[in-house]
Amino acid sequence: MSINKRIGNRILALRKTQNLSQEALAHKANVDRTYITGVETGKRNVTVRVLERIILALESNFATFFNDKAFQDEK
Amino acid sequence: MSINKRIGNRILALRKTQNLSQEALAHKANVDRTYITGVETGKRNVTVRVLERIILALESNFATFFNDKAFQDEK
DNA sequence: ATGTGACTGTGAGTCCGTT
DNA sequence: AAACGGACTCACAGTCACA
Repeated sequence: MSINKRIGNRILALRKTQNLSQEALAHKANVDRTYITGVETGKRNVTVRVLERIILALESNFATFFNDKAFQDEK
Repeated sequence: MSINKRIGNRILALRKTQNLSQEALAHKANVDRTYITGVETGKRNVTVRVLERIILALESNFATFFNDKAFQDEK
């Protein structure tokens, strides 16, 4: 699984726990709604600056975001 | 502190523990040597795909990389 | 409410070199 | 060994009409 898809899945999962629509998340993160779609579906290769905005909009942080089984299988 | 600088500092710290030069890390991560300089000094806004290569070259993973005080101060 | 294809401007990433 | 600079290509940020 590509890093883009793992990140997209993680964002989707966190968004669901917050009961947010893509549109609501996009608004909080100050990005376009269709951009969230692209990220969640793994089509976008995000930079850390934009990823930070999305993570903060999910009321999380980098440490928590990547503290997930999907990000421990490497090394 | 910007996310770029926090990531740069983390890469620098991990690289030091591995006793790698920027050039050696660049070679392992398959990126340009001047790019590592830019990332470590916080001037570059890396994409997650390249960040993954650097993290793997540091023989780490995303979960461990971001499991650091510098990435827990947000939220 | 989510997904796709296409578009433009800017910056990611490379390659040459110098300090 | 590390930082920096210029010039370059191509991909990402950001947006839209449409499905």
